[in-house]
Amino acid sequence: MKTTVGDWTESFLGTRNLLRRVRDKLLHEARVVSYKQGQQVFGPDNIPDSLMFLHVGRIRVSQSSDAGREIVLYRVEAGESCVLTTACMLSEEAYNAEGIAETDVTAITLPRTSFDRLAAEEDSFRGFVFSAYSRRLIDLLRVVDDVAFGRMDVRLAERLLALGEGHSEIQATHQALANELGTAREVVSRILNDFQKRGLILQTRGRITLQNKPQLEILANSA
Amino acid sequence: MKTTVGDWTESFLGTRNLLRRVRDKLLHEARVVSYKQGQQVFGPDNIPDSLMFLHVGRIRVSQSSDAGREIVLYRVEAGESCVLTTACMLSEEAYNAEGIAETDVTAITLPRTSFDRLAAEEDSFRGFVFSAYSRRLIDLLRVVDDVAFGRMDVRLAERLLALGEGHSEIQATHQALANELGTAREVVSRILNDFQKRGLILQTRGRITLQNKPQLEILANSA
DNA sequence: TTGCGTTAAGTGACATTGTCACTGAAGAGT
DNA sequence: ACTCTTCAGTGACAATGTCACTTAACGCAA
Repeated sequence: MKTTVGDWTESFLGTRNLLRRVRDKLLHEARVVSYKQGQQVFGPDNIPDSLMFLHVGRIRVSQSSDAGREIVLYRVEAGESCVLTTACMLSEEAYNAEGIAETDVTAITLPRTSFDRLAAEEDSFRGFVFSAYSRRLIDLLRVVDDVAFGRMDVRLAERLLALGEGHSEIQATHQALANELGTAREVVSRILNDFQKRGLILQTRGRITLQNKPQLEILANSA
Repeated sequence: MKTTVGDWTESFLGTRNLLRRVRDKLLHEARVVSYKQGQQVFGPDNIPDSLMFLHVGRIRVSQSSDAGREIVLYRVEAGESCVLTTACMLSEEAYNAEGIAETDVTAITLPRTSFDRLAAEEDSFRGFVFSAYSRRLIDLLRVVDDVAFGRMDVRLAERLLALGEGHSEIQATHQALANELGTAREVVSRILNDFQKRGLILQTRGRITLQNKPQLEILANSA
């Protein structure tokens, strides 16, 4: 079933209590775009010229070093907007972050002129954009805090718990976890082996089982 | 000589090409605030309820860990706005960054309702705010990149060059430099002693002389 | 099923950075 | 000259990052 701008506008109106007349404006000027899981949505060599609002799926925004290391900055969930592209567009500065579709993704793009006009005319739309910016700023503060001051074992425990929420099986390679945290695979291996020795987890190739969540939580909160 | 809202509006109009009618709006609703050098402008326990635009001076925005370490996120210069407070206000989330007046500071505050209205009515004002957000987002990307992937000696060399721009004498304690970079004093001492052995700098208590800028630049660019 | 190629994970040595508990040194004020 | 306070130095150790490998697990095809 094909997603339409109307579908999104509907859900957007629902979650954001936008005035009904916003709908018509959006319907005329927005366009639907799709990405397959794993595709790059934006990146240094792929700077979009319109604003993006995520309708379905999840986008992982990460930054990578020239040495090949990588760190996840945040994730854009359905209903949110991707302000980094907006930021880049508006300030016309370079950045070296990229967005990868973590699932199949459907998004709505709004040309810059439409964005400007909507931001001018609709309070709730403008509020949505401002608060999207704010949330990301605060996300980044958290990342800085973690990276600058946090211990790696604590951060890893946090991620494991987050990834294993609801269940206890995590499908992720050590390399993938290292890319989440901005560290090296060897470091993750070291810490996970330690966790295993302590009975906190079980490991098989590409899969981790959380064995003792309470203890992991204690560790994760011992920031 | 006392600064007035008019003074600021004048310079703001100048730098931002705002429409002239913005002036009147600002004149009625903005208020001037001042801080002495070293005073906290905002912080976790001191969340402002209005938006701030810096007229004179410089604000250092930093984040600190509970272990007492500290890292500078960016600096707000005259003519810029302090979006972090805005972000916090709009999203009503907690953060643990603080702003310190690095010089005597004069700023203009705008109540939230005025901010909303101006953002709605004046394109250039809105554009100013959006691009302020964008700049900070990108600043933070840079910080994340540095902290996650950068070498400490390289980062320190960068700072020294930045602080010694135009001259070659820097007045800063090792502790202060550590707080810039989010590391420990001992680490800075170690690296500076190494720099000195290599003839890149000279040190006396509380003061560093850049002896060999070209070499420092090579180091700083060997990211 | 056996072998092969690919990807994931383990290992040990070493470099860098962070932490701790100190000691020593330089300047400010009396 | 004698304190006080602040700044910087030191050595041992822990945590993290890097490198150059080796070993193991799985997917697939002969």
